[in-house]
Amino acid sequence: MPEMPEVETIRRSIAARVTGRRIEAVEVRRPKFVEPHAPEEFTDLVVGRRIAEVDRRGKYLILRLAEARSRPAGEVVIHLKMAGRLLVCRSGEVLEPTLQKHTHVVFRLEGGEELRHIDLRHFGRVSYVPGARDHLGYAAHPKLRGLAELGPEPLSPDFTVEYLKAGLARRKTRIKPLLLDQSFVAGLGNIYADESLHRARIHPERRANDLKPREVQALHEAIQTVIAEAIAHRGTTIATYVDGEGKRGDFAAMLLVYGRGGEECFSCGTPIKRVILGGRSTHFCPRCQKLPGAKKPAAPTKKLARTIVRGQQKVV
DNA sequence: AAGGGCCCCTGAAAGC
DNA sequence: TGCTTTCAGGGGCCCT
Repeated sequence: MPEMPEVETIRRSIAARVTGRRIEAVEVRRPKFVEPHAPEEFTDLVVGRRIAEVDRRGKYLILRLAEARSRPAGEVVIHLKMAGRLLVCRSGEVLEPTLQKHTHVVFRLEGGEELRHIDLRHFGRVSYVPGARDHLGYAAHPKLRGLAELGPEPLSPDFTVEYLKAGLARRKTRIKPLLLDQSFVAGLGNIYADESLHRARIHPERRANDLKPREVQALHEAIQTVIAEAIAHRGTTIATYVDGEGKRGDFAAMLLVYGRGGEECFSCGTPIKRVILGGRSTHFCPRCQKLPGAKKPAAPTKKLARTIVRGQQKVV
């Protein structure tokens, strides 16, 4: 479910509530989630320790555990995958039955609150890694290889136009699946990949090494803009996403193509196309995002008579 | 080395 | 109405 803007929103929403708190108890209700550790093992590693910081890399959320006497630093790394939530609750608070049923790991904190990992689809993971920011540690953990190999954060200084240009030049795969590759850029998921390509006016099936310098520039800007705006709007809630306090995100109202198959493009009125690429649903405007060499799609049947205001874009 | 297919799960929505 | 099918925002693994 959550992509980088949603995970960042969750991070911000829980940081003030859990930073500096001691973990008094841990309840692992489904052992699978903390593998390869056994539940008792995981609990022993974490209980009694203080959360020094809540961090994020890509779609991974990281609870940094403070170093203490006889206990080296360590990290609890959480991946929410498609349907996961992290909720701060009052101790003992009873949620709706579906959420109760799929609550898998509970961290009981000093002060009477709990951090709960909830996942309706059981795809997520809660991992323990010794050390801090230790890429070798991540690489050695069977569930965290992806974290060890993560590409640059889209809003970090590392993610330059030059990086993108050089990376694209080396790949001949289609651009959309490449944007979902977390070792290439960290944090983009299906929604923001489609939205970025639309804003950059690039067809999702274009070959990466085929993009013109101007297009690479536009894509770089689009990725940064979309991600920054999505964070500003506290993420995209389509069905179930909520932050650490149960609040929905507002960015769904700003989506230009994602989930709009068959509806009119806000720029030109052409119906948005929905296709499957690399096994993922992909949305684009066949007129605004042309494939070179392809026939021009038919002009929209009717001119847009009204002014459409959508997010920050205003199109006549 | 890189790309495609399949799989992990459950619930909601669409289809019949 | 109710049963069945399809689909979902992620990503790891295996195969070619």
